[in-house]
Amino acid sequence: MANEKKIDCVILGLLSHEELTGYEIKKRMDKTLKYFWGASYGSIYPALSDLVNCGLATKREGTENKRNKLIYTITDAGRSYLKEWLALPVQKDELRYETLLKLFFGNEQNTEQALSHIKAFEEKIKKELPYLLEAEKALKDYLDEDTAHKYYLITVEFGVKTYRTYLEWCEEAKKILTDSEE
Amino acid sequence: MANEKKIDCVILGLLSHEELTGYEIKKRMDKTLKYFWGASYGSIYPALSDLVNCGLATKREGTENKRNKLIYTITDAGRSYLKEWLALPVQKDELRYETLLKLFFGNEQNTEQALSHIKAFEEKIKKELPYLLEAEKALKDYLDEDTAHKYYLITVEFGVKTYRTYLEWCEEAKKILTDSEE
DNA sequence: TGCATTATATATCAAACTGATATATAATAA
DNA sequence: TTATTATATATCAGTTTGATATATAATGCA
Repeated sequence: MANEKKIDCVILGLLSHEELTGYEIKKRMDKTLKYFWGASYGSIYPALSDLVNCGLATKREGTENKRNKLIYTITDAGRSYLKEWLALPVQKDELRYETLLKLFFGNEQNTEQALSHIKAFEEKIKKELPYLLEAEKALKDYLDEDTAHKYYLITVEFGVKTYRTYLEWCEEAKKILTDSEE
Repeated sequence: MANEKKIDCVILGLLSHEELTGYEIKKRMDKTLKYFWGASYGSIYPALSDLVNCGLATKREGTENKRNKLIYTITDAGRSYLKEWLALPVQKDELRYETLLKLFFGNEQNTEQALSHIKAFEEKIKKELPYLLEAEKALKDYLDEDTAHKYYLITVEFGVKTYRTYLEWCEEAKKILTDSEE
């Protein structure tokens, strides 16, 4: 396991808190991590097999019912591996916004089209922001319940602050386009 | 060319302004688009071949010197394809920040480590912000020279605004961690 | 009670992309 | 003269996405 695959580290990070199935890992990620780190089943399930093969996690079958439920648990080696990765410097922070890409080539389309891309972006942000604010409130209310909460709060604050800035930018961007229209 | 590959659209967007070699496309992207859309040679060169095969671009050899320089030009079909893509709604805007990922799992490391990830992020942003401010000034000064400039300005403004917010967030994040230290 | 839908759950795969590497020449700096 | 940097194309293993297939359990509703 010298390959330093990000998906392995994410999964180990989630397993460090509680044992989970692949399906639950995907759900946890879609709920909280998706704002800064996404993952698909196509990466999660093979990674879980790799983790077990390398001794960083163990697999056992769930017994509650007959369903094919496979529960994964982190091992001591897995915890060590996670800690080592956390200590390494960050390799890459990447933004991949198709909205900005289409706006960059705005001169090849008409102003209305560019404006509609900005508006769609604005609506998406306005729709997601309440969830971040809700999470922010919950974490602030129960900050002392768990030492992990302040770390979650830091990432949520990132989302709240950037999303508010995005909305300000939308206003400015629309203004730049409509002012030059006259 | 029904596959709707992003790299094809980016290249056509750049070629819509001027004819370029693969190397020049990579340089243009690293200079201006990298803040919201990256690309590697491993995607650029195969995409250029595909574009020629599909009649969306033409290829000719540069004659200035003996070097193996291949210059690509957009065709009318290429312009149509680009315009069609620009008219389609945005599929995905994605953030992938390893810094936030490591901070999210901050409870598994010590506070000093988490703080050092924030500081490294802060330094990287502080180093890049001047380039954005420079671009912002240049575009504002020559906004009327080219109708494309206002679109470039919009994307630069996004960078300037978000980067300033990032720096505010760094202060807040450090405060959350140090306040809980006492 | 029956039927449809949604949630749970695992698994695979083609297509896309990255990061690294290989190769070679031209221009510039020491 | 030599070393380094810039120009330029090309390929490939490894990683990830997005879609799809499959199957059962739970829930809603008529």
